[in-house]
Amino acid sequence: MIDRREFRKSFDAMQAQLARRGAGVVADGSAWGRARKLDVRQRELKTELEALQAERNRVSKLIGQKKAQGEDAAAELAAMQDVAIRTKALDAEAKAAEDAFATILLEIPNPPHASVPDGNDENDNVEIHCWGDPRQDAVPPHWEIGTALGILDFEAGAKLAGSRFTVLRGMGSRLVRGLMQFMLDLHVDKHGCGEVWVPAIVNRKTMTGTGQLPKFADDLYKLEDEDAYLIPTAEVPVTNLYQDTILDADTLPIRHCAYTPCFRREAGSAGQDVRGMIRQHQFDKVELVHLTRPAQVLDDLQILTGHAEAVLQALELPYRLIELCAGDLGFSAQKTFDLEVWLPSQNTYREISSCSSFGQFQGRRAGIRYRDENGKPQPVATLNGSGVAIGRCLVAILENGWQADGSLLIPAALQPYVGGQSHIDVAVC
RNA sequence: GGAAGGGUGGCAGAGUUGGUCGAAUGCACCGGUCUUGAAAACCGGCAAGGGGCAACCCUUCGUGGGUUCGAAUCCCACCCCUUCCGCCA
Repeated sequence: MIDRREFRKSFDAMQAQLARRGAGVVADGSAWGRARKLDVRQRELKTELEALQAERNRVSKLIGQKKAQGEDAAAELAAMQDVAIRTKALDAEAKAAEDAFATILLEIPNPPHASVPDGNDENDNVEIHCWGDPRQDAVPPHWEIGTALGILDFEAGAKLAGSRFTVLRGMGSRLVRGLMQFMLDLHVDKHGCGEVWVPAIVNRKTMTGTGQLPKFADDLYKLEDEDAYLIPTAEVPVTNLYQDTILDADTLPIRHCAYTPCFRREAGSAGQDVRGMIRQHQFDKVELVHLTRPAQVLDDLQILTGHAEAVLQALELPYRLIELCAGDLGFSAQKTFDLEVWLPSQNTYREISSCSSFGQFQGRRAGIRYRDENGKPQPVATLNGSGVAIGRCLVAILENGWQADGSLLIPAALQPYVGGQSHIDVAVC
């Protein structure tokens, strides 16, 4: 969430930054467009209420003193009865105004960082660099490769749960298990991340802390009998590990990695990537989460992105790194680099990791703070990125490791994690 | 799910005949004295959020209601934690 004080003091500057996401973001009817009026209203009522409360407190104290000394306080008592009634009414009004403002604040996206390139959508994203040699020969789509090898079973997934669910068999399952282990080991042993294992169900407050709620409820699976949700990414529980806490500055930066399953309703993506396992309702991911000092956040974004890149390099998967333009940025993000892995069947790069800085946006929402040099609590800066999405990584391994005879080469770095096997042969049956 | 106990500042922990309690005390932390330096000891400071140039004011003792001129303290509901019982991977 944006900073209230900055909102008032630097309204125009903030609006200019927000507008880079698209004109609609600061339009009259938008959250931003309505926020200013609500803020003024809320402060007016609060000022009025506080004056009344001050009067009430003053006289109440006096009544207490008089009574303690055995004096008569009937006059004060009578006068205060009316004040009490007015205070109660005003309090309700002020609270409603504050709630309205607070709610609207939660729906205003993070202003892009000044360094983010201009642009309207994904077509305006900027390529930073490429890595590896993308194979150019004809390769079948991963669902054909996987089905032929007998390791992907889309029919079983559909039977059990519906579309966008997949069953993995044999080496398919083992590859996923191996990938998870491989990625975690890399981040823990080589990158110094602290591994955590967290709940895949979280409450509303936690979902709000990182920005999924209130605005994106439609993307989430909600439990029917409880005010709880299935996580769409480990970012949610891992970042919120520190919600409502004040961290000692010398504990920063904090770097975590975590494996979790992820659940997304994929509302609004009907027709996209319906075949295969690019876009699933349930998928697995190893996530990287950093908490750091705000001044350091861009340096940490480089580090975090580097950790994600290391995964693809170790697996010898060609990819490119792009920076999202202002118009393509996610709601909570201030600056984002995407890693896109090469998928030869589509002759294109597809997102496999998204690494973002959130500035203090999430820290402010979730109440994650640290004490600065002056001992004053400040919201921490947060970052996260996939390191990396396991399902899509499996897709990339299938397509990039496919051999013309139908067999599959397993990346050398992964082989120790799948029982030393170097390839998967065509199913003979 | 049932029973009992409990949720207070960064942490620990007082405070339940309602009233100078935003809250004793200890630890941690910051500044100072002392010391060659450090430790110890001693002195001082130290909750968060909001409003105001400031003096100062308001809010917050799990959450939300209620009673009252006034609630950390009384009443109601809910949430969470601990222990015991039940159930269970």
